[in-house]
Amino acid sequence: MTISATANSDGRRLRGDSSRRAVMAVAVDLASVDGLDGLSIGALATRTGMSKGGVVALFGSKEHLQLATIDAAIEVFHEHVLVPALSEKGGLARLRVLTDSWLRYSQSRVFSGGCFFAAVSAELGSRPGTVRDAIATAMTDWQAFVRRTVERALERGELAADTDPDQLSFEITSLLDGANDLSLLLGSDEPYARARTAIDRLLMAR
Amino acid sequence: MTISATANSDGRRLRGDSSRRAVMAVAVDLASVDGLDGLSIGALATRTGMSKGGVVALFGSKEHLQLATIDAAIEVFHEHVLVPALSEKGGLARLRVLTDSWLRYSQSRVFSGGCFFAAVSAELGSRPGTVRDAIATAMTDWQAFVRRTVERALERGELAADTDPDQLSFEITSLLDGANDLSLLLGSDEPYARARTAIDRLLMAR
DNA sequence: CCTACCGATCGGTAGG
DNA sequence: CCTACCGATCGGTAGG
Repeated sequence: MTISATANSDGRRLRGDSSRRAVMAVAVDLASVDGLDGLSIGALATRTGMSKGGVVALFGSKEHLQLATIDAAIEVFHEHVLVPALSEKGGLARLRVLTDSWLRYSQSRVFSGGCFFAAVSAELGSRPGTVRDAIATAMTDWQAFVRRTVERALERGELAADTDPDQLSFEITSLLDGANDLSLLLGSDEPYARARTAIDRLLMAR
Repeated sequence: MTISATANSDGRRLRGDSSRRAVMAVAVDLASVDGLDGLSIGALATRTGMSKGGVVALFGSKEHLQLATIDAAIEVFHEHVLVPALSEKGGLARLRVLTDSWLRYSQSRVFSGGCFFAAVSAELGSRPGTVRDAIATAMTDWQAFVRRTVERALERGELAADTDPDQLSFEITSLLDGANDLSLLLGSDEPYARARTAIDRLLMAR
């Protein structure tokens, strides 16, 4: 992506890419609050100082805009949650960094509406379409990453041998999402402490 | 409500109330899929065979329609989840009926979009306004009901004496919501079995 | 409860 | 990337 962007010598593709990035930064934040359906081309244009036609020219259609927004959110999520975990080489230690990073990512409101994927998966979870499929894939990938991280700790003997990776990863992601949702609704940080307590117990008393 | 509805002898209020109920039944189901913002007056009119003006006449404004829809969803929730639990007089037994009823309520798709409150609280959780406040109140009430049910089992010595009711009720509702959300996204019933397993362990191994 | 209508905003196109 | 425009739909009002 960076290569093709810099390959063009007249600077047009380069400018297009930087516009895209600027618009995407606003789009992911708007969508975390108003949803991917609530993300309107006109509102996005106003917020970025562009014309509506300009936004359409960049993305082609609302559906393409929605898919691009999901991709941009995945990048942010990777940076804030997966990268810190992957830099920890231990087994159980990596799992702890992973859940800590997720809670920090949600609690610090990297996106105004809390976790982007919690917001849009609840919005589109029960509707058909390409956009919903893209979200489902992202969520499946995330769930699989947590499970593999659990398995890694398990292989190193740092979790009880009878641990079911699918079961434990379901419980962990439920507690993370529960903290995110409740915190947004109550405007309180307390749910994050509850999630930490619960996850600590899950990873310790086994 | 029933009294004032039957008090009018010319039948107009009576008819108005029955129209309201018919519209509400469609509204709660639509909103569970498309959200309370996605619930449009025009679409609701088409789906109920009424004119748009007729729907407006019944509810006054979109905000009033949204608030009425929340009230109607609360009634359905009470009937499917709270009533079965309250008919069980035991402590821990009531808590088990409560979580079982919730999982059945979500899994059987009483609402097409799964749990109504999971859908709309994620939609409006990070936005200000009267409608969001009504949802927050409903969710606080539900959380408090779970906590009181936990306390009841605790008073009867059916849970470990060092149990923190706030902590345990947070973990239970997170697992319930996690099952609802993941089931909708994956189109699978497996998350419900995972939630049952996790809650069984929480209520047993103490 | 209806029809008829209002201004605003939606996603998208044409042409440059 | 822009302006100018399209038909459709939005929430809501008027008048009955």
